[in-house]
Amino acid sequence: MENIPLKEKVYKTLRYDILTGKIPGGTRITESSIANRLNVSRTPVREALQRLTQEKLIISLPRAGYIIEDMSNDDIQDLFSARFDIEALVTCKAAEYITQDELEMMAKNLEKAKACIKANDLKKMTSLDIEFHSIIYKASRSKTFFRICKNLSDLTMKYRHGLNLRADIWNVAIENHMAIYEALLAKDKDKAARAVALHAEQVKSQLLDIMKKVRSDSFFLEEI
Amino acid sequence: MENIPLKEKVYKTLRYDILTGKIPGGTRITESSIANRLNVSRTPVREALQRLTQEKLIISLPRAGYIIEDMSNDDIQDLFSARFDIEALVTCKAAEYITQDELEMMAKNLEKAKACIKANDLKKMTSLDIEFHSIIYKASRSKTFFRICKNLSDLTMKYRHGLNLRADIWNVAIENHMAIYEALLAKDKDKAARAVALHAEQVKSQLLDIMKKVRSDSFFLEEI
DNA sequence: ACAATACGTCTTGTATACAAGATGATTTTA
DNA sequence: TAAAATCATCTTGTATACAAGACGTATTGT
Repeated sequence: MENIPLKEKVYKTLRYDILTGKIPGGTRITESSIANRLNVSRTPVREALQRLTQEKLIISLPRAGYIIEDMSNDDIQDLFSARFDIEALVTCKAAEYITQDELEMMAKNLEKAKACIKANDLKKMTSLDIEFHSIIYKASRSKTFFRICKNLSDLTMKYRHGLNLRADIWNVAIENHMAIYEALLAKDKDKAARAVALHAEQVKSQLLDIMKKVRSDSFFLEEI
Repeated sequence: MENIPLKEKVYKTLRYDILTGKIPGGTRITESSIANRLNVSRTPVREALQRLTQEKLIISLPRAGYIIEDMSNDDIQDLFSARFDIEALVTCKAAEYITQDELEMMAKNLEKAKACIKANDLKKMTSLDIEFHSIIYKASRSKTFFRICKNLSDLTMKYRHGLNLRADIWNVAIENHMAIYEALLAKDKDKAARAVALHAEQVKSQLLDIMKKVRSDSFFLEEI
């Protein structure tokens, strides 16, 4: 517990807070504010912030602090498109190399997810979703793709907050995951690519929905 | 000139030295050694090293220094495969959005490259190569893909040293680039994908050649 | 009243001192 | 002699002090 470097703890704390939206996009933060909040010196905070800057989770304003990255709708769509384009590729590769063990892990993951939805335990769904996709990344047997997919998966996570606690969204996602699983079980690359593309379409349209909603919300606010 | 932060200078210096092989893979470095060499304190060096660590150019050994990343042959092949898989995708996108201006830039780039080969001025070829591919990345109109491709391009650069001053290699590359250019000019996605795949094949086989060569070289050294 | 300048404050940038883990050689002990 | 423990040293990890740039505000001069 105490053997983990502080910079690592700060990094993980901050990263979690940003990814979950606990610190909302657009918020301005300073090294000292974080250092005080976490009771450490500025040094480990600086290193964590620099890392987050490189991961595109925050933006550094030279000599003027940092702000939490808040992408434009266009950039968010670009991010999701790129993620799923690459995932389609990776899933095809996975179809080639995936083992029985990994397929079983996917099956178990899907069972757990279904159970969670039935029990309305939606908080666990995000990590199950991440796990599902990670199995595929790993099955592609490419370190490079694994690294890229992980990064894109993290970034997209940050822009799906409105979605993460809605049962209807997860029902669709699980259906998509089932289709991907079945394609991989059949080692059918084309089917896998189509299943991922379908998943992408659904996620993107859900995204457009919440974007419209957020926009009308803020429009409403401006009128007050 | 003096307005650039030291950490930036250190980062760029180190990155250049690593990418060009001036500091060979496997070399062990410490914060102090770099700080002394560049006459700065450890602080900006730390930040540069951390950035390079995240870019996978160096590896951090906790409380024991750093070593310059030196990938295994398998990992290098994985890196190149992933790069070209993604470039094929990006080039298809570029075929959709590329402008006349950008096509002209590519044409000029190819002319310059041919002239350099004729004049045996091979040192300029690397930057022309980077420029050629960058035009395509930009023409894909995706910030995400641009970022990913730039990173992969940097990493691959590090493992092509043996290739960068050989005229025969560049002749093949230019031919490949011509084919890609023509596909983009014709806005033909399939042709573009095939051209990139061909480029990938050629680069990978050249790579295998120097890998074998390096291996027999080191075998030779062991026998001394 | 308005513009320019000076100043105060907030922020990061950089240097440095000290803490603490890791490693390897040396010494001690069986 | 061999194994274990100790210690010296090298390295990063962390805190802190001070430098310097940026920005806004007040003040001063016209």
